[in-house]
Amino acid sequence: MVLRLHDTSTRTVRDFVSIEPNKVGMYVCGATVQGPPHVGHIRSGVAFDIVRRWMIARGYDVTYVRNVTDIDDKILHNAGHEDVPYWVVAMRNERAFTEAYDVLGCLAPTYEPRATGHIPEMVTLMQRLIDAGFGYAANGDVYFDVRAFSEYGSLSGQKVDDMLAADDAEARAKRDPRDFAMWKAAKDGEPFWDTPWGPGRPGWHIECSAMAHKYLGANFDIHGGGLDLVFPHHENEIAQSKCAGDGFANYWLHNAWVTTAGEKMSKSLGNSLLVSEVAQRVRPIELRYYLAGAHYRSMLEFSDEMVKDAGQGFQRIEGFLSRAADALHETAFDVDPANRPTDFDAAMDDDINTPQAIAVIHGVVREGNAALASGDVDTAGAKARAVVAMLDVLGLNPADWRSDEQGGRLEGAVDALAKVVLEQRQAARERKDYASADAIRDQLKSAGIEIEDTPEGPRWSVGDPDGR
RNA sequence: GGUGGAGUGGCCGAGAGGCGAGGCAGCGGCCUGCAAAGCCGCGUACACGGGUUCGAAUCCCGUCUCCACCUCCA
Repeated sequence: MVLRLHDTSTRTVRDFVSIEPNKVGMYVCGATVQGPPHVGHIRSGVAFDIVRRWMIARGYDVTYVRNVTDIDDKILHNAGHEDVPYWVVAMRNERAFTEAYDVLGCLAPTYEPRATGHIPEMVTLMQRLIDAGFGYAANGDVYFDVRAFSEYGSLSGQKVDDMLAADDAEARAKRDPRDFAMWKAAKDGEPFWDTPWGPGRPGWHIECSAMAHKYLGANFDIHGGGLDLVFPHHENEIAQSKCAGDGFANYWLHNAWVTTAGEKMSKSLGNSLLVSEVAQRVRPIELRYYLAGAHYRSMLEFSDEMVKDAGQGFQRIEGFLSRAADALHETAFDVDPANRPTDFDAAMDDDINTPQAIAVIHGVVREGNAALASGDVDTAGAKARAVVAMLDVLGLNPADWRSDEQGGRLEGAVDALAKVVLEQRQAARERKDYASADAIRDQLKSAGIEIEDTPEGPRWSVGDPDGR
């Protein structure tokens, strides 16, 4: 089986061949930290986290670079608005992003470079481009000469002549309105770094070219990001890097966006969709499950309700694992890749088809539940191990999301309490006092503890308290 | 104006010329003191109009609708 990935530059699904055997270099455009992350941002984080995990599962040693753009127009604007230095805004939002990635179970990047930490690399790159005739300085700005690069537009399928001319009045010094700024001259009061062309700050695109080169070399395997970055950002990265002589990325992966009411989620939609807010209303693991439930290149409609509905499906998986663990007197199942069904691997190899992969999981869960129902504990255990191996690839292994130490102790205390109450209920049931037994069950339910009677006795789990 | 994507059963969402993904919700059955959970069964869906084909949700032509990028955007 070969891993196949959709490559935006060819608009086809291609066999993946790494530059070096068993090694993958991957650069993903991370956050421009001008505000806190919403669900759309985190979808990208989760999507590429899953790509990365699958690469690892396939035996690759993955170097995963995700940048932080910590200076840009909006950061400056927001900082000015608050009357604080730009880095106050940048750092605050960077932390919010880190928190969001963490809450959603994304592995930490191998390297997470910030734009402002790589000014010398950018200056070197721009100098090379100017020397090679692809860039020019004008009034302290440094522009890329789009006409000098014949392949410009190849990633996005745009032709320079067909593009809408930029109507910004600042285009005064450009040779062509479509030329883009690699470096911007400092305006009054703005932070700046000294360069051969005067004091200024990075444009948006140069940082990624410079940092990808630094951490992954001139030619690397995968470049990822949101679909909305294809043009101009990635197009411009290609122009800069290729004209500087780099091979740059071999595969371009782009995730589609999250929509609300059919429209692209964006910063103007208010706060209700911030990851920090949503995580208060839905379980993060269920949000991740929901995000994995759609293919990464499909648009995904988002609402709390939809996540909660999907959460029911995830609870079905969790319920099976929990019951299987009880039946086998184990607390959790170890992850062993050897237990992954080939169907699952095939789905993941097919351009990371997570919805199909999840369908495989549900199929195995059903078999496991059937085994459990018929008392075939060995089969149930085998199915549970398969499920855990698959969930691990998706970053959805419940064992990894266990509550912290305090939560664990709390659970122990609740367990002891629940046992006492359930003993009373059992006693009531034995004397056929069902009214009392049901009252106990109802009370626990309204406290958020759900009771199931099984052949092995009652078991409890934490559900949603009342009014759901 | 240019470029690209999408319209699938009550909902979400895969698939992509013939064997009805999966989940949620719903209905029936088994199980249960009753439930819950689980298992079994139940859905003949692919925007519209033509066409190609033995056969189309999947291919072709046309139409409609929606979304996005070309300016900051995951």
